[in-house]
Amino acid sequence: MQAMTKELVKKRRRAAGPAMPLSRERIVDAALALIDARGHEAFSMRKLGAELDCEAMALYNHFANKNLLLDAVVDRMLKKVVVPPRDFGPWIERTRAYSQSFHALVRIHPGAFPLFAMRRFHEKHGLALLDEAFATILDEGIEPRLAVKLYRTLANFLAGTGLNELMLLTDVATGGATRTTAENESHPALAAVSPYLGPAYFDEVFEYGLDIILAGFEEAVRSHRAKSEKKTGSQPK
Amino acid sequence: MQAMTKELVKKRRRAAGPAMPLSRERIVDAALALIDARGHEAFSMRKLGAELDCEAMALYNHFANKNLLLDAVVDRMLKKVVVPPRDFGPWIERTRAYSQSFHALVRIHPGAFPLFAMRRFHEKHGLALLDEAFATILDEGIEPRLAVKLYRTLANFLAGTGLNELMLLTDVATGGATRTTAENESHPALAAVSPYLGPAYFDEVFEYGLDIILAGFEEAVRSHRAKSEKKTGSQPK
DNA sequence: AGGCATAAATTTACGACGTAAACAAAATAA
DNA sequence: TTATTTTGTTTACGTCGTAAATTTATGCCT
Repeated sequence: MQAMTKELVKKRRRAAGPAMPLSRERIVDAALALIDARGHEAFSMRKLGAELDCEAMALYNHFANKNLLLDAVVDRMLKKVVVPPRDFGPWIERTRAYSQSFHALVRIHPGAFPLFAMRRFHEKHGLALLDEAFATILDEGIEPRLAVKLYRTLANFLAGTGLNELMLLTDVATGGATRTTAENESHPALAAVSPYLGPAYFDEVFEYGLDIILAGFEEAVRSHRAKSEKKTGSQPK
Repeated sequence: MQAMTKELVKKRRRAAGPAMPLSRERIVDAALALIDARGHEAFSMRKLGAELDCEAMALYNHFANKNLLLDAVVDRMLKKVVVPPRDFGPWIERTRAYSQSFHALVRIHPGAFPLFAMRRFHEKHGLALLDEAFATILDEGIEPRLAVKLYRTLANFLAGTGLNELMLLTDVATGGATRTTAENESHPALAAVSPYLGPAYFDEVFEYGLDIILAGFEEAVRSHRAKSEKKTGSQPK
């Protein structure tokens, strides 16, 4: 009887939740949910353990450390970004499509999106996305060196825009939107412009910026092709 | 004599450094230096205290908490960004100039630059910079709503580019540049392009992206003016 | 000069963090 | 079965931000 009691006590180690066995997938999903719910600053291995009904240290059987877990969370988000196939339409429209797909992450995962500023894309889906994005450009016959300039302009705009929207959102949440009269008087341009900084204009701002950059893409191929023709004497396709 | 000994012992509390009295300025300068030297992740109030030969808690007489101190560090960096006066040249060139001035921060303060992704510009120099940047656009007769779209496109590109350069740098530092053959085979586009991702091309990439966005600025005013003329029948200046 | 409010710095303490190390239990292979 | 590997827990260490209480220094008023 003593033995039995002890056994029950020990067995109580695991008692809740349907999918008991810990796995990388289950951990990453829970981490993403937790980060979205409470923000990446409040995230900790201990809290994630509590969410999964295990001790924090159990997570270290699946991820060597917290940063690698965060990398997996980043990659989990990137899995949702879709690069349309070639028959979707012109390359510019395919580029626009995956840009919008990426930008959608900031609305789906507002808490976790800032991880893009702290961790890199060096896991499966991140690398695949990068490869597809570059392929979309290279397939137009653009040289790698120019492709880098184009892609990074776009990618940096996308990352910056996501982060900025989240910052403006917390501005609104913390009452930063209601500016002091004194602030308005000393910063007239900022005051004139502030009505349009709110979330209501986020989509408009994003699409406008994307248009600017994609116009740059088109102009780039135009002059790039012009140069190639001059050299080879061939016709544009 | 006992009293004197005790006094000396107590007085030893402060003994080093030339500018002994703590001040917001001295604290912020030391914090910026420390963050640049060791990275913002390694930064702590205790280490900053050690650097300034005081206890961590002494800093709380000048900053209510760590985040407000980081805000001040951000503002300290922004103080260095210069917006040229109107007689510097055309508004596009003035915009280019402050963009380059901002981008220079990523080289001057590689450790502290990522703070721009975590803290906002709501202190003195940050607000002043925002105001001047918007004024540069508004002074061309552009409406506030369009000005927001233009400025945020530029600002988000600038923030994203800085962060991305730093990430690529740590990639190089941690040997991420030397890609596996397997990785190259499964990601051919990425492999083709990777020679141009290194720091040697940072300036070229940045200037190219800036050109794209400033071309968008010029195109925006062109069509904006065209609309205004149609409405008012007036001539362009 | 002496006393007194105010400001500046220290000390101590609390709860949370990431994670190393040692251990126990469970699943799997032999 | 027993041996091995995997998975989880426990305990512990050093670090973090910062609240509270305390001591020390500074400037002001007679």
